[in-house]
Amino acid sequence: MTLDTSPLRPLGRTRLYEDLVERLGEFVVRTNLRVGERFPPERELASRLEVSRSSLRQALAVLENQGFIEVRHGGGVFLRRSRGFGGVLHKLVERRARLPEVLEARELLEVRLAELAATRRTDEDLASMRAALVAMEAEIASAGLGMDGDAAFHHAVHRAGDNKVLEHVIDGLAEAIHETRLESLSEPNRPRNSLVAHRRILDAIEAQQVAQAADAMRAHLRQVADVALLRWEPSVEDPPLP
Amino acid sequence: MTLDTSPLRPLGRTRLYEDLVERLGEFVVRTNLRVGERFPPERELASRLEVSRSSLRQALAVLENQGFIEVRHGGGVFLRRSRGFGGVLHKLVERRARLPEVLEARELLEVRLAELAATRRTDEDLASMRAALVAMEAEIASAGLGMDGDAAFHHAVHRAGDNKVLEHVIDGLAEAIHETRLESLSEPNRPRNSLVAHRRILDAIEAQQVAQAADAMRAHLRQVADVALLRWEPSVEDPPLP
DNA sequence: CGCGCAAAATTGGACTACCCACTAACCCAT
DNA sequence: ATGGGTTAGTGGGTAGTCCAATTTTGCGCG
Repeated sequence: MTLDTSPLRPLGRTRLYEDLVERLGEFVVRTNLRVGERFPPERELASRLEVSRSSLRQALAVLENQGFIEVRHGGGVFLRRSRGFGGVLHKLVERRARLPEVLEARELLEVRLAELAATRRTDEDLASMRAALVAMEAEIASAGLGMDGDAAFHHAVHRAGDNKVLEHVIDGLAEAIHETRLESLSEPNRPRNSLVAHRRILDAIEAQQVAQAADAMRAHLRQVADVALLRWEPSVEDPPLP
Repeated sequence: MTLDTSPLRPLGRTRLYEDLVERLGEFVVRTNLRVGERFPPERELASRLEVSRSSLRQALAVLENQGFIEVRHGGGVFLRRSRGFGGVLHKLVERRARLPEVLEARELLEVRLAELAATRRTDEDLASMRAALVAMEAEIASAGLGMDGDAAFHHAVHRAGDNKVLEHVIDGLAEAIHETRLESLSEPNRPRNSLVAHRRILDAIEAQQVAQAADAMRAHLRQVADVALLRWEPSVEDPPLP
Protein backbone atom coordinates (compact mmCIF):
# COMPACT_ATOMS: atom_id res chain seq x y z
CA MET A 1 0.00 0.00 0.00
CA THR A 2 2.72 2.50 0.56
CA LEU A 3 2.44 5.13 -2.03
CA ASP A 4 4.35 7.56 0.07
CA THR A 5 5.13 10.02 -2.65
CA SER A 6 4.86 12.81 -0.16
CA PRO A 7 7.74 12.28 2.21
CA LEU A 8 8.90 15.87 1.89
CA ARG A 9 7.70 18.37 4.40
CA PRO A 10 10.66 20.69 4.84
CA LEU A 11 8.37 23.67 5.12
CA GLY A 12 4.71 24.27 5.46
CA ARG A 13 4.27 22.00 8.40
CA THR A 14 1.17 22.64 10.36
CA ARG A 15 1.58 24.06 13.78
CA LEU A 16 -1.86 24.91 14.95
CA TYR A 17 -0.85 27.57 17.41
CA GLU A 18 1.06 29.36 14.67
CA ASP A 19 -2.00 29.43 12.47
CA LEU A 20 -3.92 30.71 15.44
CA VAL A 21 -1.50 33.59 15.88
CA GLU A 22 -2.23 34.68 12.35
CA ARG A 23 -5.94 34.03 12.60
CA LEU A 24 -6.06 36.12 15.74
CA GLY A 25 -4.36 38.87 13.81
CA GLU A 26 -7.10 38.62 11.20
CA PHE A 27 -9.63 38.64 13.99
CA VAL A 28 -8.25 41.93 15.24
CA VAL A 29 -8.67 43.67 11.91
CA ARG A 30 -11.93 41.94 11.02
CA THR A 31 -13.60 43.01 14.24
CA ASN A 32 -11.76 46.30 14.17
CA LEU A 33 -10.42 45.70 17.64
CA ARG A 34 -8.56 48.72 18.95
CA VAL A 35 -5.52 48.87 21.17
CA GLY A 36 -6.59 48.56 24.79
CA GLU A 37 -9.81 46.77 24.02
CA ARG A 38 -10.66 43.30 25.19
CA PHE A 39 -10.85 40.08 23.24
CA PRO A 40 -13.82 37.75 23.71
CA PRO A 41 -13.35 35.19 26.50
CA GLU A 42 -10.98 32.35 25.77
CA ARG A 43 -13.78 29.82 25.68
CA GLU A 44 -15.79 31.80 23.19
CA LEU A 45 -12.73 32.63 21.10
CA ALA A 46 -11.77 28.98 21.02
CA SER A 47 -15.20 27.92 19.86
CA ARG A 48 -15.35 30.68 17.26
CA LEU A 49 -12.00 29.66 15.84
CA GLU A 50 -13.02 26.03 16.18
CA VAL A 51 -10.05 24.95 18.24
CA SER A 52 -9.62 23.75 21.76
CA ARG A 53 -8.88 26.16 24.54
CA SER A 54 -5.48 24.55 25.14
CA SER A 55 -4.39 25.22 21.59
CA LEU A 56 -5.67 28.75 21.84
CA ARG A 57 -3.73 29.23 25.04
CA GLN A 58 -0.51 28.22 23.30
CA ALA A 59 -1.12 30.95 20.76
CA LEU A 60 -1.99 33.43 23.50
CA ALA A 61 1.20 32.55 25.37
CA VAL A 62 3.23 33.33 22.26
CA LEU A 63 1.38 36.57 21.62
CA GLU A 64 1.72 37.64 25.22
CA ASN A 65 5.39 36.82 25.17
CA GLN A 66 5.70 38.85 21.99
CA GLY A 67 4.01 41.76 23.69
CA PHE A 68 0.99 41.95 21.42
CA ILE A 69 -1.56 41.14 24.07
CA GLU A 70 -1.91 41.37 27.79
CA VAL A 71 -3.68 38.61 29.67
CA ARG A 72 -5.15 39.51 33.04
CA HIS A 73 -6.17 36.69 35.30
CA GLY A 74 -9.88 36.98 35.81
CA GLY A 75 -10.00 40.10 33.70
CA GLY A 76 -9.65 39.09 30.11
CA VAL A 77 -7.31 39.32 27.15
CA PHE A 78 -6.44 42.81 25.95
CA LEU A 79 -4.83 44.11 22.79
CA ARG A 80 -1.63 45.98 23.48
CA ARG A 81 -0.40 46.81 20.01
CA SER A 82 -1.71 45.78 16.66
CA ARG A 83 1.15 46.84 14.44
CA GLY A 84 2.66 43.79 12.79
CA PHE A 85 0.55 41.41 14.80
CA GLY A 86 1.34 38.20 13.02
CA GLY A 87 4.73 39.41 11.90
CA VAL A 88 7.71 38.47 14.02
CA LEU A 89 11.22 39.47 13.13
CA HIS A 90 11.81 36.07 11.60
CA LYS A 91 9.10 36.54 9.05
CA LEU A 92 10.07 40.14 8.53
CA VAL A 93 13.64 39.30 7.84
CA GLU A 94 13.19 36.38 5.52
CA ARG A 95 11.89 38.54 2.73
CA ARG A 96 14.82 39.34 0.56
CA ALA A 97 13.50 42.72 -0.39
CA ARG A 98 14.16 43.64 3.20
CA LEU A 99 17.84 42.77 3.11
CA PRO A 100 18.98 46.39 2.88
CA GLU A 101 17.10 47.14 6.06
CA VAL A 102 18.72 44.26 7.85
CA LEU A 103 22.14 45.35 6.74
CA GLU A 104 21.40 48.91 7.76
CA ALA A 105 20.36 47.79 11.23
CA ARG A 106 23.29 45.46 11.55
CA GLU A 107 25.77 48.19 10.67
CA LEU A 108 24.25 50.57 13.16
CA LEU A 109 24.43 48.04 15.97
CA GLU A 110 27.73 46.41 15.22
CA VAL A 111 29.58 49.65 14.70
CA ARG A 112 28.41 50.95 18.03
CA LEU A 113 29.26 47.69 19.71
CA ALA A 114 32.73 47.89 18.19
CA GLU A 115 33.15 51.37 19.64
CA LEU A 116 32.02 50.19 23.01
CA ALA A 117 34.30 47.18 22.77
CA ALA A 118 37.25 49.45 22.07
CA THR A 119 36.47 51.26 25.30
CA ARG A 120 35.44 48.45 27.57
CA ARG A 121 37.26 45.36 26.34
CA THR A 122 39.07 43.29 28.94
CA ASP A 123 42.07 41.09 28.38
CA GLU A 124 39.73 38.16 28.49
CA ASP A 125 37.69 39.64 25.65
CA LEU A 126 40.81 40.10 23.59
CA ALA A 127 41.75 36.49 24.21
CA SER A 128 38.34 35.37 22.93
CA MET A 129 38.69 37.45 19.80
CA ARG A 130 42.16 36.15 19.10
CA ALA A 131 41.00 32.59 19.64
CA ALA A 132 38.16 33.16 17.20
CA LEU A 133 40.54 34.43 14.55
CA VAL A 134 42.87 31.50 15.09
CA ALA A 135 39.93 29.16 14.63
CA MET A 136 38.87 31.07 11.55
CA GLU A 137 42.35 30.84 10.08
CA ALA A 138 42.43 27.11 10.72
CA GLU A 139 39.08 26.65 9.04
CA ILE A 140 40.20 28.58 6.02
CA ALA A 141 43.48 26.71 5.83
CA SER A 142 41.49 23.52 5.49
CA ALA A 143 39.45 25.00 2.65
CA GLY A 144 36.55 25.90 4.92
CA LEU A 145 34.68 29.18 4.86
CA GLY A 146 35.54 30.17 8.39
CA MET A 147 31.97 30.89 9.27
CA ASP A 148 32.17 29.54 12.78
CA GLY A 149 35.22 31.61 13.55
CA ASP A 150 33.56 34.62 11.98
CA ALA A 151 30.52 34.22 14.19
CA ALA A 152 32.66 33.62 17.25
CA PHE A 153 34.64 36.79 16.60
CA HIS A 154 31.61 38.99 16.30
CA HIS A 155 30.16 37.34 19.34
CA ALA A 156 33.30 38.16 21.29
CA VAL A 157 33.10 41.77 20.17
CA HIS A 158 29.49 41.93 21.29
CA ARG A 159 30.40 40.62 24.72
CA ALA A 160 33.24 43.07 25.01
CA GLY A 161 30.83 45.89 24.21
CA ASP A 162 29.12 44.94 27.45
CA ASN A 163 25.60 46.02 26.63
CA LYS A 164 23.25 43.11 27.10
CA VAL A 165 20.39 44.93 25.46
CA LEU A 166 22.21 45.71 22.23
CA GLU A 167 23.63 42.21 22.32
CA HIS A 168 20.19 40.74 22.60
CA VAL A 169 18.85 42.90 19.83
CA ILE A 170 21.59 41.87 17.46
CA ASP A 171 20.93 38.26 18.36
CA GLY A 172 17.49 38.79 16.96
CA LEU A 173 19.09 39.55 13.62
CA ALA A 174 21.46 36.62 13.97
CA GLU A 175 19.69 34.38 11.52
CA ALA A 176 19.51 36.91 8.78
CA ILE A 177 23.10 37.90 9.40
CA HIS A 178 24.10 34.30 9.20
CA GLU A 179 22.67 34.13 5.73
CA THR A 180 24.49 37.19 4.51
CA ARG A 181 27.67 35.82 6.01
CA LEU A 182 27.24 32.63 4.04
CA GLU A 183 26.64 34.49 0.82
CA SER A 184 29.63 36.67 1.37
CA LEU A 185 32.13 34.05 2.34
CA SER A 186 31.20 31.92 -0.63
CA GLU A 187 32.73 34.54 -2.87
CA PRO A 188 36.20 33.56 -4.12
CA ASN A 189 39.01 34.87 -1.95
CA ARG A 190 36.52 36.38 0.41
CA PRO A 191 37.49 34.32 3.45
CA ARG A 192 41.06 35.61 3.46
CA ASN A 193 39.95 39.20 2.91
CA SER A 194 37.49 38.79 5.70
CA LEU A 195 40.20 37.49 7.97
CA VAL A 196 42.32 40.54 7.30
CA ALA A 197 39.39 42.82 7.98
CA HIS A 198 38.76 41.09 11.26
CA ARG A 199 42.39 41.50 12.27
CA ARG A 200 42.11 45.21 11.60
CA ILE A 201 39.09 45.40 13.88
CA LEU A 202 40.85 43.44 16.57
CA ASP A 203 43.90 45.69 16.40
CA ALA A 204 41.81 48.79 16.81
CA ILE A 205 39.91 47.35 19.74
CA GLU A 206 43.10 46.17 21.37
CA ALA A 207 44.64 49.62 20.98
CA GLN A 208 41.40 51.14 22.25
CA GLN A 209 41.13 53.33 19.18
CA VAL A 210 37.41 53.98 19.19
CA ALA A 211 37.03 55.77 15.87
CA GLN A 212 39.37 53.35 14.18
CA ALA A 213 37.43 50.37 15.49
CA ALA A 214 34.21 51.87 14.20
CA ASP A 215 35.71 52.52 10.78
CA ALA A 216 37.19 49.07 10.53
CA MET A 217 33.90 47.44 11.47
CA ARG A 218 31.95 49.64 9.08
CA ALA A 219 34.30 48.88 6.24
CA HIS A 220 34.08 45.19 6.94
CA LEU A 221 30.31 45.19 7.01
CA ARG A 222 30.02 47.20 3.82
CA GLN A 223 32.27 44.77 2.07
CA VAL A 224 29.88 42.04 3.12
CA ALA A 225 26.87 44.13 2.21
CA ASP A 226 28.12 44.81 -1.30
CA VAL A 227 28.36 41.17 -2.10
CA ALA A 228 25.05 40.33 -0.55
CA LEU A 229 23.21 43.11 -2.32
CA LEU A 230 24.78 42.35 -5.65
CA ARG A 231 23.77 38.74 -5.43
CA TRP A 232 20.31 39.30 -4.14
CA GLU A 233 18.98 42.45 -5.61
CA PRO A 234 18.62 41.16 -9.16
CA SER A 235 16.14 38.59 -7.98
CA VAL A 236 13.47 40.99 -6.97
CA GLU A 237 9.99 39.71 -7.19
CA ASP A 238 8.63 38.33 -3.99
CA PRO A 239 4.96 38.19 -4.92
CA PRO A 240 2.46 39.99 -2.69
CA LEU A 241 2.47 37.29 -0.02
CA PRO A 242 0.30 34.23 0.68
CA MET B 1 -15.08 59.05 36.16
CA THR B 2 -11.48 58.45 36.94
CA LEU B 3 -9.34 58.15 33.86
CA ASP B 4 -7.92 54.73 33.58
CA THR B 5 -4.62 55.83 32.14
CA SER B 6 -2.63 53.70 34.56
CA PRO B 7 -4.26 50.32 34.66
CA LEU B 8 -1.01 48.49 34.13
CA ARG B 9 0.99 46.83 36.82
CA PRO B 10 3.30 44.51 34.93
CA LEU B 11 4.94 43.44 38.16
CA GLY B 12 4.00 40.74 40.56
CA ARG B 13 2.19 38.42 38.24
CA THR B 14 3.09 34.79 38.01
CA ARG B 15 2.77 33.11 34.70
CA LEU B 16 3.63 29.47 34.94
CA TYR B 17 4.77 29.10 31.36
CA GLU B 18 7.19 31.96 31.87
CA ASP B 19 8.71 30.27 34.86
CA LEU B 20 8.93 27.14 32.79
CA VAL B 21 10.87 28.95 30.09
CA GLU B 22 13.45 29.88 32.68
CA ARG B 23 13.44 26.48 34.33
CA LEU B 24 13.97 24.86 30.96
CA GLY B 25 16.94 27.15 30.51
CA GLU B 26 18.30 25.92 33.82
CA PHE B 27 17.61 22.38 32.69
CA VAL B 28 19.76 22.93 29.62
CA VAL B 29 22.77 24.03 31.61
CA ARG B 30 22.22 21.59 34.46
CA THR B 31 22.11 18.60 32.15
CA ASN B 32 24.73 20.16 29.92
CA LEU B 33 22.47 19.79 26.91
CA ARG B 34 24.27 20.74 23.73
CA VAL B 35 22.89 22.41 20.63
CA GLY B 36 21.28 19.82 18.41
CA GLU B 37 20.60 17.38 21.20
CA ARG B 38 17.20 16.20 22.25
CA PHE B 39 15.19 17.04 25.32
CA PRO B 40 13.43 14.29 27.24
CA PRO B 41 9.91 13.53 26.02
CA GLU B 42 7.26 16.06 26.91
CA ARG B 43 5.57 13.69 29.32
CA GLU B 44 8.74 12.99 31.23
CA LEU B 45 9.77 16.64 31.20
CA ALA B 46 6.38 17.66 32.52
CA SER B 47 6.54 15.20 35.37
CA ARG B 48 10.12 16.14 36.22
CA LEU B 49 9.20 19.82 36.36
CA GLU B 50 6.02 18.91 38.18
CA VAL B 51 3.68 20.66 35.79
CA SER B 52 1.02 19.50 33.40
CA ARG B 53 1.87 18.77 29.84
CA SER B 54 -0.40 21.58 28.65
CA SER B 55 1.51 24.14 30.65
CA LEU B 56 4.78 22.75 29.41
CA ARG B 57 3.51 22.98 25.86
CA GLN B 58 2.77 26.67 26.32
CA ALA B 59 6.38 27.18 27.31
CA LEU B 60 7.56 25.05 24.39
CA ALA B 61 5.43 27.06 21.99
CA VAL B 62 7.06 30.25 23.19
CA LEU B 63 10.55 28.76 22.99
CA GLU B 64 9.91 27.39 19.53
CA ASN B 65 8.55 30.72 18.41
CA GLN B 66 11.65 32.36 19.86
CA GLY B 67 13.82 29.97 17.90
CA PHE B 68 15.48 28.32 20.86
CA ILE B 69 14.09 24.87 20.22
CA GLU B 70 12.76 22.83 17.37
CA VAL B 71 9.82 20.51 17.92
CA ARG B 72 9.44 17.59 15.55
CA HIS B 73 6.18 15.74 15.53
CA GLY B 74 6.93 12.22 16.63
CA GLY B 75 10.62 12.97 16.82
CA GLY B 76 11.20 15.00 19.92
CA VAL B 77 12.21 18.43 21.11
CA PHE B 78 15.66 19.63 20.08
CA LEU B 79 17.87 22.46 21.25
CA ARG B 80 18.62 24.96 18.50
CA ARG B 81 20.59 27.63 20.30
CA SER B 82 21.34 28.01 23.95
CA ARG B 83 22.70 31.52 24.20
CA GLY B 84 20.33 33.70 26.18
CA PHE B 85 17.85 30.87 26.58
CA GLY B 86 15.78 32.10 29.46
CA GLY B 87 16.61 35.71 28.76
CA VAL B 88 13.99 37.44 26.70
CA LEU B 89 14.28 41.13 26.24
CA HIS B 90 11.45 41.71 28.66
CA LYS B 91 13.24 40.09 31.55
CA LEU B 92 16.49 41.67 30.56
CA VAL B 93 14.97 45.04 30.51
CA GLU B 94 12.98 45.00 33.68
CA ARG B 95 16.06 44.94 35.83
CA ARG B 96 16.65 48.52 36.75
CA ALA B 97 20.39 48.13 36.89
CA ARG B 98 20.16 47.69 33.15
CA LEU B 99 18.44 50.97 32.50
CA PRO B 100 21.58 52.67 31.17
CA GLU B 101 21.89 49.96 28.58
CA VAL B 102 18.31 50.40 27.51
CA LEU B 103 18.76 54.12 27.18
CA GLU B 104 21.96 53.62 25.26
CA ALA B 105 20.23 51.30 22.82
CA ARG B 106 17.26 53.56 22.51
CA GLU B 107 19.39 56.58 21.70
CA LEU B 108 21.30 54.68 19.07
CA LEU B 109 18.15 53.50 17.34
CA GLU B 110 16.00 56.58 17.69
CA VAL B 111 18.69 58.97 16.54
CA ARG B 112 19.27 56.97 13.43
CA LEU B 113 15.57 56.68 12.80
CA ALA B 114 15.31 60.45 13.14
CA GLU B 115 18.03 60.86 10.55
CA LEU B 116 16.28 58.49 8.21
CA ALA B 117 12.99 60.24 8.83
CA ALA B 118 14.54 63.56 7.88
CA THR B 119 15.54 62.03 4.58
CA ARG B 120 12.59 59.87 3.77
CA ARG B 121 9.59 61.51 5.40
CA THR B 122 6.51 61.99 3.27
CA ASP B 123 3.85 64.62 3.71
CA GLU B 124 1.70 61.96 5.25
CA ASP B 125 4.36 61.26 7.86
CA LEU B 126 4.55 64.93 8.69
CA ALA B 127 0.82 65.03 9.11
CA SER B 128 0.97 62.14 11.57
CA MET B 129 3.66 63.84 13.59
CA ARG B 130 1.77 67.10 13.72
CA ALA B 131 -1.38 65.30 14.75
CA ALA B 132 0.53 63.57 17.53
CA LEU B 133 1.83 66.87 18.84
CA VAL B 134 -1.61 68.40 18.70
CA ALA B 135 -2.92 65.47 20.72
CA MET B 136 -0.04 65.82 23.14
CA GLU B 137 -0.75 69.50 23.58
CA ALA B 138 -4.39 68.80 24.23
CA GLU B 139 -3.52 66.18 26.82
CA ILE B 140 -1.18 68.54 28.59
CA ALA B 141 -3.69 71.36 28.48
CA SER B 142 -6.07 69.13 30.41
CA ALA B 143 -3.42 68.44 33.04
CA GLY B 144 -2.46 65.12 31.48
CA LEU B 145 1.08 63.90 30.94
CA GLY B 146 0.82 63.67 27.19
CA MET B 147 2.16 60.17 27.13
CA ASP B 148 -0.10 58.96 24.37
CA GLY B 149 0.84 61.85 22.15
CA ASP B 150 4.47 61.30 22.99
CA ALA B 151 4.27 57.67 21.97
CA ALA B 152 2.34 58.52 18.84
CA PHE B 153 4.94 61.07 17.81
CA HIS B 154 7.84 58.68 18.17
CA HIS B 155 5.83 56.08 16.38
CA ALA B 156 5.28 58.45 13.49
CA VAL B 157 8.99 59.18 13.34
CA HIS B 158 9.72 55.47 13.24
CA ARG B 159 7.35 54.99 10.37
CA ALA B 160 8.84 57.88 8.50
CA GLY B 161 12.28 56.33 8.92
CA ASP B 162 10.94 53.51 6.80
CA ASN B 163 13.06 50.68 8.12
CA LYS B 164 10.82 47.88 9.31
CA VAL B 165 13.67 46.07 10.97
CA LEU B 166 14.82 48.98 13.11
CA GLU B 167 11.21 49.73 13.78
CA HIS B 168 10.61 46.21 14.99
CA VAL B 169 13.71 46.24 17.15
CA ILE B 170 12.73 49.43 18.84
CA ASP B 171 9.30 48.00 19.45
CA GLY B 172 11.02 45.37 21.50
CA LEU B 173 12.24 48.10 23.79
CA ALA B 174 8.83 49.70 23.86
CA GLU B 175 7.95 48.58 27.34
CA ALA B 176 11.08 49.81 28.97
CA ILE B 177 10.84 53.03 27.04
CA HIS B 178 7.30 53.44 28.18
CA GLU B 179 8.46 53.27 31.76
CA THR B 180 11.18 55.85 31.32
CA ARG B 181 8.69 58.06 29.57
CA LEU B 182 6.36 57.83 32.53
CA GLU B 183 9.10 58.65 34.99
CA SER B 184 10.24 61.58 32.96
CA LEU B 185 6.90 63.16 32.26
CA SER B 186 5.97 63.00 35.91
CA GLU B 187 8.63 65.56 36.61
CA PRO B 188 7.17 69.07 37.12
CA ASN B 189 7.09 71.14 33.93
CA ARG B 190 8.49 68.24 31.99
CA PRO B 191 5.52 67.77 29.70
CA ARG B 192 5.80 71.29 28.28
CA ASN B 193 9.56 71.01 27.87
CA SER B 194 9.04 67.70 26.16
CA LEU B 195 6.52 69.24 23.81
CA VAL B 196 9.02 71.92 22.81
CA ALA B 197 11.69 69.30 22.23
CA HIS B 198 9.34 67.34 20.02
CA ARG B 199 8.53 70.43 18.00
CA ARG B 200 12.23 70.97 17.42
CA ILE B 201 12.55 67.43 16.14
CA LEU B 202 9.56 67.85 13.88
CA ASP B 203 10.91 71.09 12.44
CA ALA B 204 14.22 69.48 11.59
CA ILE B 205 12.55 66.50 9.97
CA GLU B 206 10.21 68.74 8.03
CA ALA B 207 13.14 70.82 6.79
CA GLN B 208 15.01 67.62 6.01
CA GLN B 209 17.95 68.74 8.10
CA VAL B 210 19.51 65.39 8.89
CA ALA B 211 22.15 66.44 11.38
CA GLN B 212 19.78 68.81 13.07
CA ALA B 213 17.16 66.11 13.44
CA ALA B 214 19.70 63.79 14.98
CA ASP B 215 20.87 66.44 17.42
CA ALA B 216 17.36 67.36 18.41
CA MET B 217 16.41 63.75 19.01
CA ARG B 218 19.59 63.07 20.94
CA ALA B 219 19.07 66.12 23.12
CA HIS B 220 15.51 65.11 23.82
CA LEU B 221 16.45 61.57 24.78
CA ARG B 222 19.25 62.71 27.05
CA GLN B 223 16.91 65.03 28.83
CA VAL B 224 14.69 62.02 29.48
CA ALA B 225 17.65 59.86 30.40
CA ASP B 226 18.92 62.32 32.99
CA VAL B 227 15.67 62.25 34.87
CA ALA B 228 15.32 58.51 34.65
CA LEU B 229 18.85 57.83 35.83
CA LEU B 230 18.63 60.29 38.68
CA ARG B 231 15.48 58.71 39.94
CA TRP B 232 16.51 55.14 39.47
CA GLU B 233 20.17 54.83 40.08
CA PRO B 234 19.99 55.33 43.85
CA SER B 235 18.00 52.15 44.16
CA VAL B 236 20.71 49.79 43.09
CA GLU B 237 20.66 46.37 44.60
CA ASP B 238 18.78 43.80 42.59
CA PRO B 239 19.79 40.61 44.38
CA PRO B 240 21.47 37.82 42.39
CA LEU B 241 18.27 36.37 40.97
CA PRO B 242 16.01 33.47 41.90
C1' DC C 1 24.60 -12.87 7.84
C1' DG C 2 22.41 -8.87 6.20
C1' DC C 3 18.92 -6.53 4.02
C1' DG C 4 14.06 -4.83 3.64
C1' DC C 5 9.98 -3.77 5.32
C1' DA C 6 6.09 -3.93 8.30
C1' DA C 7 4.48 -4.03 13.07
C1' DA C 8 5.13 -2.01 17.57
C1' DA C 9 6.74 1.35 20.69
C1' DT C 10 7.77 6.11 21.22
C1' DT C 11 6.69 10.84 21.02
C1' DG C 12 4.48 15.15 19.79
C1' DG C 13 -0.45 17.21 18.50
C1' DA C 14 -4.81 18.12 19.93
C1' DC C 15 -9.16 17.78 22.38
C1' DT C 16 -12.41 17.34 26.38
C1' DA C 17 -13.83 17.88 30.94
C1' DC C 18 -13.04 19.62 35.24
C1' DC C 19 -11.61 22.50 39.17
C1' DC C 20 -9.30 26.56 41.21
C1' DA C 21 -8.10 31.68 41.61
C1' DC C 22 -8.84 36.14 40.55
C1' DT C 23 -11.97 40.18 38.79
C1' DA C 24 -15.55 42.81 38.24
C1' DA C 25 -20.22 43.69 38.37
C1' DC C 26 -24.16 43.81 41.11
C1' DC C 27 -27.11 44.31 45.03
C1' DC C 28 -28.32 45.52 49.46
C1' DA C 29 -27.87 47.58 53.96
C1' DT C 30 -26.25 51.65 55.95
C1' DA D 1 -24.02 57.93 47.57
C1' DT D 2 -21.11 54.53 50.08
C1' DG D 3 -19.21 50.21 51.84
C1' DG D 4 -19.11 45.52 51.81
C1' DG D 5 -20.36 40.99 50.60
C1' DT D 6 -22.21 37.94 47.02
C1' DT D 7 -21.94 36.01 42.49
C1' DA D 8 -21.29 35.29 37.72
C1' DG D 9 -17.63 35.60 34.48
C1' DT D 10 -12.91 34.77 33.02
C1' DG D 11 -8.19 33.20 32.97
C1' DG D 12 -4.83 29.50 35.18
C1' DG D 13 -3.89 24.93 35.44
C1' DT D 14 -4.46 19.77 35.47
C1' DA D 15 -5.63 14.95 34.09
C1' DG D 16 -7.00 11.76 30.82
C1' DT D 17 -7.85 10.27 26.16
C1' DC D 18 -7.13 9.66 21.44
C1' DC D 19 -4.74 10.76 16.95
C1' DA D 20 -0.62 11.33 13.88
C1' DA D 21 4.19 11.30 12.77
C1' DT D 22 8.48 9.24 13.76
C1' DT D 23 11.66 5.95 15.41
C1' DT D 24 12.80 1.47 16.80
C1' DT D 25 12.24 -3.32 16.77
C1' DG D 26 12.15 -7.67 14.91
C1' DC D 27 10.85 -11.02 11.69
C1' DG D 28 11.26 -13.21 7.20
C1' DC D 29 13.59 -13.85 3.17
C1' DG D 30 17.49 -13.98 0.07
